[in-house]
Amino acid sequence: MAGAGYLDKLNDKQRAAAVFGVGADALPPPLLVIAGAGSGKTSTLAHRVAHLLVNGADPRRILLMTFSRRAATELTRRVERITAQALGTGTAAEALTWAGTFHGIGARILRENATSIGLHPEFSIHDREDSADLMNLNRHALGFSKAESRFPAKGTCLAIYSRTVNSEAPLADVLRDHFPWCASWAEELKRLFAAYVAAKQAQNVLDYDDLLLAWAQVMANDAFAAHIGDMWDHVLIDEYQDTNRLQARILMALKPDGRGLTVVGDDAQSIYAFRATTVRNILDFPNGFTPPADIITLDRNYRSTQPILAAANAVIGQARERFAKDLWTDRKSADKPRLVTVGTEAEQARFVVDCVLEDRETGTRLKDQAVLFRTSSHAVQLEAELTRRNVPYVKFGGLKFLDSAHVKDLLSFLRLARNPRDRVAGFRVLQLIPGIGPKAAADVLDALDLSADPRAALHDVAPPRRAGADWPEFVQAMTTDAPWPAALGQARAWYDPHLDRVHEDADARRADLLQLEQIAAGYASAEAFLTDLTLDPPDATSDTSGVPLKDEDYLILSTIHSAKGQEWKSVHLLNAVDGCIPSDLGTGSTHELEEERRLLYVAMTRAKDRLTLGLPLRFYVTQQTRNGDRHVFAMRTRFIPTEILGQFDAFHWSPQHHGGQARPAPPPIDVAQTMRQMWT
DNA sequence: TTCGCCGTGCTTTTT
DNA sequence: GCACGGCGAA
Repeated sequence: MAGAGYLDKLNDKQRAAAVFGVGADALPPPLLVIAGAGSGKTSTLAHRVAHLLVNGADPRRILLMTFSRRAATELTRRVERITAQALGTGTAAEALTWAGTFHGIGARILRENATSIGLHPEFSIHDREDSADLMNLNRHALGFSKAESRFPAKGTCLAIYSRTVNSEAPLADVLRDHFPWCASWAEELKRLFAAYVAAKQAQNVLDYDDLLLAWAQVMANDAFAAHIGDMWDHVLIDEYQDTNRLQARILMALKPDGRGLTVVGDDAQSIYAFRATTVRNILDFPNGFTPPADIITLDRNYRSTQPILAAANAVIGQARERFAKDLWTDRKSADKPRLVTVGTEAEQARFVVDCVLEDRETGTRLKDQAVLFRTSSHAVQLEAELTRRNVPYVKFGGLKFLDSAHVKDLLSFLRLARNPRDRVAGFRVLQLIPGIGPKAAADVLDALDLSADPRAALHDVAPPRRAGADWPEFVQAMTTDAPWPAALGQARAWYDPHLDRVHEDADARRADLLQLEQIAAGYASAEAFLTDLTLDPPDATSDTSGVPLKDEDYLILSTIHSAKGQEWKSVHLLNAVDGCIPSDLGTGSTHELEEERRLLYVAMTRAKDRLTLGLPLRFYVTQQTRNGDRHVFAMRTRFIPTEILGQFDAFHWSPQHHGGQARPAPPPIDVAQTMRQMWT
């Protein structure tokens, strides 16, 4: 490996993974890299790509698929750095044009080949909420919303549909295994899904699942598969443990003999089964080929101290099935992870903020600290405490920018202008106009549907009776073609008066829309903007409107799911109690329970130097009268049984004793007697 | 037909 | 604490 000094920083196994099969005349045989938490996975993958480039691979013929676009960007950046160092030029990685998520790459393939596979090239992409809304329109149309016994809600219908599609399982099996309370509706659901699919097709709309489903379906055609597969020499997939059946099928159709194929992942970190991902993909990968794919296991952890890793290993060591490795490290430390009981969630919030500020005093920036939780709502008390004490933070996961009504309104306007058959967008936008309700909106959309050129037909549609002067204004805004990104400004101008009418806090929302306009300016077309925003929405919210400036220091709050692939010096985990982790919704089957265990493992292995688990003893019951005092007592999470308690430093914290150090109790006083004495 | 008010029921994780 | 459906008034 002369002249390959850039590989010197890797350990033996990492280097073996980076160079495997590279440089021979033929493409490398298939490779599976099992990369434990903190084992330098991204670095290894980046080095492999760089090594391919250094050895003459064409960057435009490399396909990189990652779990999120954030991961794709990070990977590309690192490849860039390594090749720049190796070749003395900085250009090789810029041509890595095929880096993204499965969904993003799928959208691109489908759009580029739209006409030859029977899709409209300007199809819109529906996000989850849009899809649920379309599901709901059909649910109403079929009369299911009025059934005597309750029909599943729109979100549940979509979840059932999505799971059925992504797992490639029969509907009956999905209902039995994951939605038993809906099993009696199998026939109705089937009809609903048929109507939903027909509606999507009539409206030139694809949902998230379609991006994979349509891709997988066209790949079943050998000629088409060969045509697409031939676009790339090397295909590298990250986080392979979190892919589903459809994705595996696409991959196998891309590279049937496995040549040029590398997949990387860690079965111990598989946490997306609710999205129909299956750990079987990674486990069965080697035997999908003859001869079987090679496996390289990275088991040295560079991230965490030994006591943190020992505790995490003890947690995952209790798992039913274990396939891989025990991670090891030589990062010594005397500090065990802390397991801190506190009275209530409110006290936990005070304790965590105390710790965070203490860590900052001793030189750990807020940005190097994170607070993780199972469910977005677990953080509400902490958010209140942070706001009260003026600690800036950014929250990942949970509600998103894109989900807010005003953003959806504006984007729907843009979508409708581009694709007037999109009924979800149409319903939303039309009903913003005073005097237009569901009936008038449906009439307008029906009229447009009949026309060959629906947008032009807007001029001819009979104005809804009560819409008044707002109607011509709407038609004018909808049919004027402004160049991008001026079109967004125009849409905003139309929306502005409606914003004031509909929302109390119009000013805060207006700021959001201006921010959206900033983002839009970076895109070449409305189509690129809308696609990107749907597939890769900005995923953070914070206490201040908009994301804080880059150089500001702020604390990270994140769901465990969104924390995947990240690391911080100090990590605090909220609510390490049964009912939160595992979520009481996730204890139904062994499968689900095991995934909750891996979730705790993922959370713990994010920490480099310090790990603190919070354990509130009392939870106030919601849904009770104001000032009610009903509460439940919580138990330590079952994933930390007494046998492994020794891996933690367990103590109690209460607001009276700072940092857990007890102070002497104050002297007893009989206040009642004192008060009585006031009147004697 | 629209719109606003009120009662009920449910409430993870995300591309 | 919030969304959705039902119901009654304009």
